[in-house]
Amino acid sequence: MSTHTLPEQIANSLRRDILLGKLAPGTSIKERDNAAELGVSRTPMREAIRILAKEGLVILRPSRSPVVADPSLKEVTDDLAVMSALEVLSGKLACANATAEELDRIAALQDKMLEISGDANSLDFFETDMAFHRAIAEASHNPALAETHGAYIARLWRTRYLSASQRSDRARALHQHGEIVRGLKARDTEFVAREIESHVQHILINISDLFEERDARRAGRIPDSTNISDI
Amino acid sequence: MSTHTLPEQIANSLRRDILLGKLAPGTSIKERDNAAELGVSRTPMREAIRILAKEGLVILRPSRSPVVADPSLKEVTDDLAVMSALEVLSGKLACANATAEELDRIAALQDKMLEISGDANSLDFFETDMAFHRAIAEASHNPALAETHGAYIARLWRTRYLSASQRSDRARALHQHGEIVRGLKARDTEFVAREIESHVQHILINISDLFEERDARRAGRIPDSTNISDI
DNA sequence: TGATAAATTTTGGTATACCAAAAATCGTTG
DNA sequence: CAACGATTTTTGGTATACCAAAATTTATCA
Repeated sequence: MSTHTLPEQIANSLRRDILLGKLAPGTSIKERDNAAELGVSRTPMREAIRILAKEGLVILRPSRSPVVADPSLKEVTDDLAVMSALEVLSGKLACANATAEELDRIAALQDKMLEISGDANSLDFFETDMAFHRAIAEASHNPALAETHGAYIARLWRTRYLSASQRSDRARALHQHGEIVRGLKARDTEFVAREIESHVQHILINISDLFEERDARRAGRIPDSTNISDI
Repeated sequence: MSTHTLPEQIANSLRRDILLGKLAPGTSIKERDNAAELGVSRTPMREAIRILAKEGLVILRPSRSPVVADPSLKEVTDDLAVMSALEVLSGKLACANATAEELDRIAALQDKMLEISGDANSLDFFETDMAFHRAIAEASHNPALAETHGAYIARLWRTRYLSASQRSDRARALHQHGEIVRGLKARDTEFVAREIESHVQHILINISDLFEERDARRAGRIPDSTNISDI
């Protein structure tokens, strides 16, 4: 394997650890320790950390250990606002530029989500969800857009995963995906834009609930800035 | 001085060289040579190159020398589409969130552009232009948006600079800036969105003209993919 | 005992050495 | 002489050594 460079592989490994919670938000990432753990030197590890920093998953502080990002609700909301604009643009462009094969692939991902929507394993379901959104961005035939959109997907991955794991609004999400697919196939630009905007809107609502719930749970705890650190 | 880290300083130096054309598009950037030239080692130089790569100013190729980016018209058009969406969002959010001081600052930048619009030095004018657009993104009070928007500003800097240096459409640009300022002060979301979209639209038109002109000039030359390399 | 300062350790930043893969050069051969 | 191939050189990738700034610990003093 390894069609990728070493720093990318390391970044992938770290990313998985972060997104699955093995590296909790706020944890400091020591170059030496993590490098030794993977049997590499500090140089590629440093580069990997920069890759994750660019994605917003870790925060770089000059002359201090990088830490796993722990976004506040405000930051997540800000990210989602950008993400919404990027995905609406993706949807519009996809209406104009997507090939039949690309639309089929998007529809297939939606079908797969419907299939496994009853399963317990929320990771499979969620990864298909992310692939669905990514496929729309790629169907825009605008590589810069797809890349920037992908960065926001990565940045929001963990929070959205935690939110999706609550399974609270899965039915609505599936329905909205269906509408988006329908609109894409009809090449109805405005309809797709509206549906995507609404979809992201509901993602934000669910995430807000997650934060509120967590805030409520730690009632008497330190009322610091409201991050998702201690679940 | 040096409130910044060494790699950032190096990146700034390289960025200036690229944007001002001292490092022509297509030029390969040797780590050793450029590092020695600035009296630093390869390590911070490598990091600086990655910073510029993230901005899209240089292209990284595994196991090969990085090269100064030489975007095609298609790529610039794609970038501008993203940029437009980001700036429209910035404008909308600025209408809701900008403080009076921020609006004053935006207006002041516009005034400065009007003042120096007759001067020969197009660099001053252009940098004020970029500051104007940046200020709107910052007035959105969405740091993620401002950062991503800033990355696209950097990416498009050189092409827009070359285009603006033609001074073809300076009057229209100034007028549109005025309209944007007016809309922001009136907090008229839809009006601002329309004006920004139209403004970016015209930026694209001017850039297209630049490419066409360059294509025409090298009539019998190799009809490779149409990049801005040899002016 | 609590606070503060000195000493020690940890850790990121930088320089450098070494390696392997490209690229360029040069020689050979049909 | 052109084309191919071996050899040398260049250059990015990785490991490691060294340094300085933080962070931590420990010792000292009020």
